[in-house]
Amino acid sequence: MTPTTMKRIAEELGVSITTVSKVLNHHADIGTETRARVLAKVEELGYRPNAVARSLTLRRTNTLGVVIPDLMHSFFVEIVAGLEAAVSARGYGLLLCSSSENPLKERSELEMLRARQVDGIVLASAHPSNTDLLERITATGGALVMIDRDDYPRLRCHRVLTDDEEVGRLATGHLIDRGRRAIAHIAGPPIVHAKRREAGYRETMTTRGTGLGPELVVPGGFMDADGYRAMKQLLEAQPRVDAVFAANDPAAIGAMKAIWEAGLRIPEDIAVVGAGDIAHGDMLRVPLTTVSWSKEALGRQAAELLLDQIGPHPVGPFKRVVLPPRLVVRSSS
Amino acid sequence: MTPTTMKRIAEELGVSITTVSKVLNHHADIGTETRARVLAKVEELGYRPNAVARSLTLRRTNTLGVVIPDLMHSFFVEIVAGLEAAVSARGYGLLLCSSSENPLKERSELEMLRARQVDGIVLASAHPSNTDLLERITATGGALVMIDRDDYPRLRCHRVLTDDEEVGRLATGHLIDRGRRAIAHIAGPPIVHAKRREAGYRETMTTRGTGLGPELVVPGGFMDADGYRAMKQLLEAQPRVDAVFAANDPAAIGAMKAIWEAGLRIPEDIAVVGAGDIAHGDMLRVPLTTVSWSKEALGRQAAELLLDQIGPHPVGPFKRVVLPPRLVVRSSS
DNA sequence: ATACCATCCTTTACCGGTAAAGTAAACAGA
DNA sequence: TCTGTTTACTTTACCGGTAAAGGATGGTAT
Repeated sequence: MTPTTMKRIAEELGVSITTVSKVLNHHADIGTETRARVLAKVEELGYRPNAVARSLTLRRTNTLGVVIPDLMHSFFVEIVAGLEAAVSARGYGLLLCSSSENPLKERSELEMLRARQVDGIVLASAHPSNTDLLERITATGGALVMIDRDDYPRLRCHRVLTDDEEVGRLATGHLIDRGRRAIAHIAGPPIVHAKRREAGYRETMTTRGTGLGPELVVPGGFMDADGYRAMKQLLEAQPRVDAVFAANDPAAIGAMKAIWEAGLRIPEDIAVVGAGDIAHGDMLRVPLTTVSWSKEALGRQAAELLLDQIGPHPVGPFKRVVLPPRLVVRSSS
Repeated sequence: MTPTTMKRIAEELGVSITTVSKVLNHHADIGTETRARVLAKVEELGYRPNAVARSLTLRRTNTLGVVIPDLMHSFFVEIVAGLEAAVSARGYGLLLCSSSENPLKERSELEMLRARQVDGIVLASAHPSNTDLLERITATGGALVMIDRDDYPRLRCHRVLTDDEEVGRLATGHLIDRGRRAIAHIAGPPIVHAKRREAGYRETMTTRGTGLGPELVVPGGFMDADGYRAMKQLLEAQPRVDAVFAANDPAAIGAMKAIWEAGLRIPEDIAVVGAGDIAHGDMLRVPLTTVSWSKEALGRQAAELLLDQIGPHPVGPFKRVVLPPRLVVRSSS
């Protein structure tokens, strides 16, 4: 019932606990015979080191915390998959939290991760309201990587993200190239990268498009339901828009639903472009045109930056890795 | 830099560490004034308990381990989301591992979770090859819930799953009702629940259908690529099948790809039915008919069974929660 | 006056490991 | 022969908490 400890091994062999510890940690000052006896006993009793005790003395848990806003959104899940692969290969575990787009839950998850002494945190923040806490975390030496987010400019941490203005430009430019005139934008939540996509949209509409109509930008969000609601609103406007760029793919999918419910066709009546390149976006009823950047790379880079910072060698300055976005044209535009 | 500890608080106030501990744990034998002074100091120094140290003495980590075969498969991710919601509300954290359908990685993840002293493990096993380890885990008092799996019948653990034979019956029966004759099955990997889906298929074909042709059941798997490969093989057969029941939705999607590549139409030429009700299955190019059972309930039930078993009150016998499957008819059939 | 009790806090031990310092024995060099 | 130096361990202290047992103090019952 009680698991085997080093104490037990030491007692059964009549050696000290330290001796056992040294054998297991490959210290040089143990005799060949003793080493063999210890290893045999370890095998016999099926001893496994207690990672909690280890963490307490070594002051590292070999665990990273991840906080993402939405577990149902494949974008983040794919990032987590990239993280998991990179991290588990190096013996690290992943403590996964979902903030459900709720800043309060995000805060409590971050506190929880700190209490658990995770070696580092990967955060895709839902809302820029936890600056104080994040600053406290980094100030006390906590390693942090912000992914896909660029709020908190003063924060001393690594960042892995894409060029969101370019995302907006690519999507909007593409719709203009396709001859669309009344191009609406379903805006995201009030976080910097959503605003940048909107800025890219506005810039392109002004410089290359038909300019900005008064009702062309509607508040939306990052979730399915947000896009649906925003599209409903857009469909009431006259004259009708002939294209929409949604802040991300789930919102674009919600918009598609609303368009079909209104009896309109995609892309004939209204073209739709998203962002993020969600899983199975190519298998949708109308395959979704989107702007894509590598989620696998995002996860992997985040893991590497974090593990470097944690590791024995001092880190250089905080890095800002920008992944290039590219347009993925499918049938919805 | 160094985080505040109870020791520091005790020293600054001139009381013992135990006094501080008692205040924080709401013990009764502390005077009102002392209690107030401690709480004030806790506030002032921003003290947060070290969960690792706590875990060591209390012998519980407030952490559950989850091992799923595939992070890219929304089926499991939705279960994890259900788990996360149920578990984080009760102060538990989730250590997430992906076995990538690889029994060896599964084994090492399980060992890792055990070393980390997680209070319980939720496992969707990739392959029934780690029985010995799982038995050792349960034998030493480890709490375990198997989800969506029913291998290892002797294992003393809870199970939350669906009636997989019924899944096979529903899918196959539906295709028969639609007048299909040559109904093929893309089988899953060699785990019990995949075999049961196949058994349900075979049973229904024999009792209600046209019987079993020789080449109607092809080996496949649970992933996109498996379904694609299997369907390619099926398409070579003459006369051509007019329907396919794939072991799960990703395989069904892979099959759809192969069908379209062959220049055939769904459902006119070949009807397709999956199982699992993947996210956005209703938004596919041809919305996928599938068999569905609640993933949210699966995750929640697993969490509850585990937390009950961990909790202070003794558990009853190991439970086997069966979630009823239901047919979701969409356009692919 | 004495025993008994409640209140409030401290001492000590422990969880399962690791690291630094200490020591005993064997051996080498001068 | 005496002083180093290795080699192969052990002792001690510590990580940051919790729990059980142990006082000191003052009040109450007899």
